[in-house]
Amino acid sequence: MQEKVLELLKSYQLRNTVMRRQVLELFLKAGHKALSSNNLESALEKTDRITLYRTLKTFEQKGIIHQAIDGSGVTKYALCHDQCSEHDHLDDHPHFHCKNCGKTICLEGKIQNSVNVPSGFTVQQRHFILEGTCSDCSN
Amino acid sequence: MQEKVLELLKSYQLRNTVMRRQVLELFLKAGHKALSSNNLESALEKTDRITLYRTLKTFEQKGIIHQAIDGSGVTKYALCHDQCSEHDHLDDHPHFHCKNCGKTICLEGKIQNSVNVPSGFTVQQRHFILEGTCSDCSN
DNA sequence: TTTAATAATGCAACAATGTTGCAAAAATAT
DNA sequence: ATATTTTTGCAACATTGTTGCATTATTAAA
Repeated sequence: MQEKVLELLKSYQLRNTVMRRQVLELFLKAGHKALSSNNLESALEKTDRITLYRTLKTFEQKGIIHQAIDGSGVTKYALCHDQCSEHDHLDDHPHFHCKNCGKTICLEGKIQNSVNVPSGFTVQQRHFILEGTCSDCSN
Repeated sequence: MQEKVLELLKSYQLRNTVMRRQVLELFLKAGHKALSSNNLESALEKTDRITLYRTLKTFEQKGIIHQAIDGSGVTKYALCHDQCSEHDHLDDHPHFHCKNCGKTICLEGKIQNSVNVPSGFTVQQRHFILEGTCSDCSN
């Protein structure tokens, strides 16, 4: 895990700092689960909110993490499992948001639906959010 | 317009107050466009943020307006054109969000896509967001 | 390996959005 | 006209997020 973190930072030409290592490790651990700034803050040893926000923004720009839009109003991020770059985020998968525990996870598969937009409108990105109850909460 | 407003308030058993009349009128004018608390505040003569938030919550609960999830992080509402009630919001249409001007509108048609969720997961609601450029901004 | 250049951090200060409790005011019912 | 019930408006607070700037840490160069 530690090595993967260092590897990633290097490959994205990012300086090896305490915050970045910790945040990246948390994302690797989280897998398909999306994490909010607040989630991360609780899990971090070293916590400066501002630095954390900047770290997230940097990772997003580099294409390491992507925003998982879940309709909750809080910004959450998850690891990019697709081939994202600094120029393009290709995380074209649905997100599931549990109304009970608030958890958000990336689902498998691409968003398929095509919707008719009025003339003059151009679509650049699509988000598909499923809201309901996750397996942890349905027992 | 004024009469429609009074009619609506009456039919939903809501007291006829200045704030409610004004907010409802703005929604009627807006049509398929979603309005944020901030949008409304600017357009209102009488503005108390807290009362406005409560008004929106009341309207939403009654099924007069619904949240238009657009991934922007700010809560926006639009008139329910579907048959919504106090118990069910049936606004199962996609929303378009313009990245340029921030405008959000309700699109026609139902969300069709069905996504496979992991076992144990239950889906209650779905949101489809299209992001891009609206006709006003593409000229 | 010490220094220089560059980038990242951490603090203060601020802004936007949203919520709760409670007394005063307004709207409806009697 | 009055009593009852709702709604309002204020103060106070919480959360999420941003910017500027001096200090500190990281990497590159001598």
